[in-house]
Amino acid sequence: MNLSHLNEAQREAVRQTEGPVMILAGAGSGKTRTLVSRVQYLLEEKKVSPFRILAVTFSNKAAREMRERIAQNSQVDFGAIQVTTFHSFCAKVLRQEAKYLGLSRNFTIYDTSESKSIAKAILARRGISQKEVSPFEILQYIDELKNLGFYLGCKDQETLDSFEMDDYFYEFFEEFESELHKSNAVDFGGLITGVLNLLENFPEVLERYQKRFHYILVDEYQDTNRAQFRLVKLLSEKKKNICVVGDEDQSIYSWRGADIRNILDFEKIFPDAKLIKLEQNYRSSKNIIEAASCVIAKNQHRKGKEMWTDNEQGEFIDLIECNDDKSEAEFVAKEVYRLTSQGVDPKEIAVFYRTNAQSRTIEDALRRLKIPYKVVAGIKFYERKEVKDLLAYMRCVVNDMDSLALSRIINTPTRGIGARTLRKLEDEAIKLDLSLWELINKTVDFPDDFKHLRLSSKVKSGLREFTHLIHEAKALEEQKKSPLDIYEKLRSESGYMEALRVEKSYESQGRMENLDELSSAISQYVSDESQASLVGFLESITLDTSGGDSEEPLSEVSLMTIHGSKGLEYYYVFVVGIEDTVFPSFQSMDGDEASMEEERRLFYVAMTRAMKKLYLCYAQGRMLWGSLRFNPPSRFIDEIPDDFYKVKPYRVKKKALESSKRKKYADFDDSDEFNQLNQFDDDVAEVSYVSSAPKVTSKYPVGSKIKHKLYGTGEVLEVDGFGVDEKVVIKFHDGARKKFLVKFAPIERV
DNA sequence: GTTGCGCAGATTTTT
DNA sequence: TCTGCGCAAC
Repeated sequence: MNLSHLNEAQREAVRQTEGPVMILAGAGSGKTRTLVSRVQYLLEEKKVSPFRILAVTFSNKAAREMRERIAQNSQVDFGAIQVTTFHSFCAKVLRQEAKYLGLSRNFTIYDTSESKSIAKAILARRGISQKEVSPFEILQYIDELKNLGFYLGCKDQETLDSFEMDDYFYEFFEEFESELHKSNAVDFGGLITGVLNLLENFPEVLERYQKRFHYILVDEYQDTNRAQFRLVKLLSEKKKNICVVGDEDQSIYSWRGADIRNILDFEKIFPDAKLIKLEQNYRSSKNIIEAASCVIAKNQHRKGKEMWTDNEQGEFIDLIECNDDKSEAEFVAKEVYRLTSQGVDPKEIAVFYRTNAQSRTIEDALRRLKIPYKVVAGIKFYERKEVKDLLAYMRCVVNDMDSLALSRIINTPTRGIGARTLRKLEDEAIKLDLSLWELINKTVDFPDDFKHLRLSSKVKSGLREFTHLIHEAKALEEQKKSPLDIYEKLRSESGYMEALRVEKSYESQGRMENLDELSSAISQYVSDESQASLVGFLESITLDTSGGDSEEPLSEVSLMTIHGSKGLEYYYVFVVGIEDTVFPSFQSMDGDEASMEEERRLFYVAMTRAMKKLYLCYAQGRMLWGSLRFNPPSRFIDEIPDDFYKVKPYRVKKKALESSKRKKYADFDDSDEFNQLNQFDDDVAEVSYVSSAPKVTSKYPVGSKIKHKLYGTGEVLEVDGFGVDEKVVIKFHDGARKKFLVKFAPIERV
């Protein structure tokens, strides 16, 4: 196989297929390219069956990218190769082996908000107010234990030593687990610890998986927690062909359980491990790489890599000093405007901030100049009430032990089953040791046995209708009917749609549209998946928050948190809010060196996203928590040697500013390049940009002909918003008009 | 069962 | 300053 497109270290990383290997891949060092080549090499040169390879990453995004790139470059049928996330992989194993743990294979996966509901229910049952103990604290504790790899019955001594079992919270852990188990449900952390449980306590299961996977690859290794580490270690124990790839300098998720020890101790745990460092950067200019290297060198806890690059020196980093957050945003917008008018494509530009709250001022400024942008953030579509409600219906159909889902929708839309009634039913279920679903069925089938509950006739008929619907849907599911059909049945026959229709409010209109989107999402799933099932759909949406991945890069400026920027790159990068207490955040300024180091890594990640030009902005004063605060420029700025950056004060020239004051700023007013920008009359700028901006924004301009997977062909009548919010109103051939979120709608131009 | 008020809290969020 | 949530009143 030809490896000439790789450098020496990368080639070694590809060829070193046997035994434990740790690849330390610096930012922009061609990591994915190397990994993909490595997989190809295994397939083509080593003639390894795709079935024998397991590649786990952390995010769906990364898994998707790797899968695509392997598919692109591979002649071998790679179909059987497992390239997935830790969580999907574990879900798959857990469904397969569910019986060992007393689960059924259609278990539900609870997301954070559902776990929170469980925690609340536990507190309520114990009569503890949420002020005494916050549900959040409980979840955090539970998460911590699971991140360490603990589960009920765990015998691993190292794990047991790593926390106190007599902790006040431990009882909550046990109760939480039993609650999940009763619901035939597993939370995120439980997916991992569940598999760990299987591997550690059922030798035949361990053997089966050890035999299957001869080559194991772990990407984003710096982000793995202890549980994942142990899992991978166990799986690879037989063949010992484990290859981990990571960068300790980009470890920014320790607060989610990522354990830096996994990297620092790798060689201790695998004494014969090969260590390969990818230190050549192909992404950024010398200036950026050298500046970033100086910053990260301040960290004590690292393996130590020396990044270098053959790229040109490049431009200075600009350090922009602004009066306040408003003018900071204004600077960003104007500079973006300047760049784009020089021909830079907006999609090559990104703005990063430490906290999501900072996006608003930036957005306002960009909107004012009519610059198209998108806020890259966790999509909240599946968190909307109506969507969650319908998902809960589907979950009941799939897993009737999911009492949380059941209680969510038993009275949605209202069927006269209020909180009191529900409480009564729940208590009775506990008394008879039945699931809520079983109990409800009994009350319907044998009303005489439940006279003591004094259920009203309204309640009884409500329950009857409800159980009837769920039973029918279950029957469809058993007949392997399409998830889409089941969804449509649930949504109409539950009365949910009708309830929204009679509401006739602006809001209910939007909700109905969202339910249309949900059906689009399902039809998308059905057409993508060869073995579509309701369980599969539900799993895919709880484990993949990224929403539709159909977005081709549009001509938009990207706005995101620095955490969100990991793994991405842009020609032009603006990092805003570089002030002490904002970045580094005040929580990490309490003297705890470890968290300060993590903030520094975060800063390092931000810097190394930039290819050509990096702007660091800070404001002298900033609206924070309701009042104007004055914070000093970030300490991280001091860590960049002077020769890499230029300080450029940005001052807004106010018309009212009298000439004496102007004189004061004469040095930059007349000399620096922002002066020219400030000469822009805002009005002129807006007008001239309006005409050109919308064109690049929409993939579906007004009047274009489209085809929708569900509704057939139609014509775009209106376009509203852009980016993730972009909506189109479409008139279909049958005359129907519908509004869609472009991001989700399965439409294409014809 | 819904609405509305008052108060506390306010990083980051791959799954 | 803003938001989200719990609780109280309709």
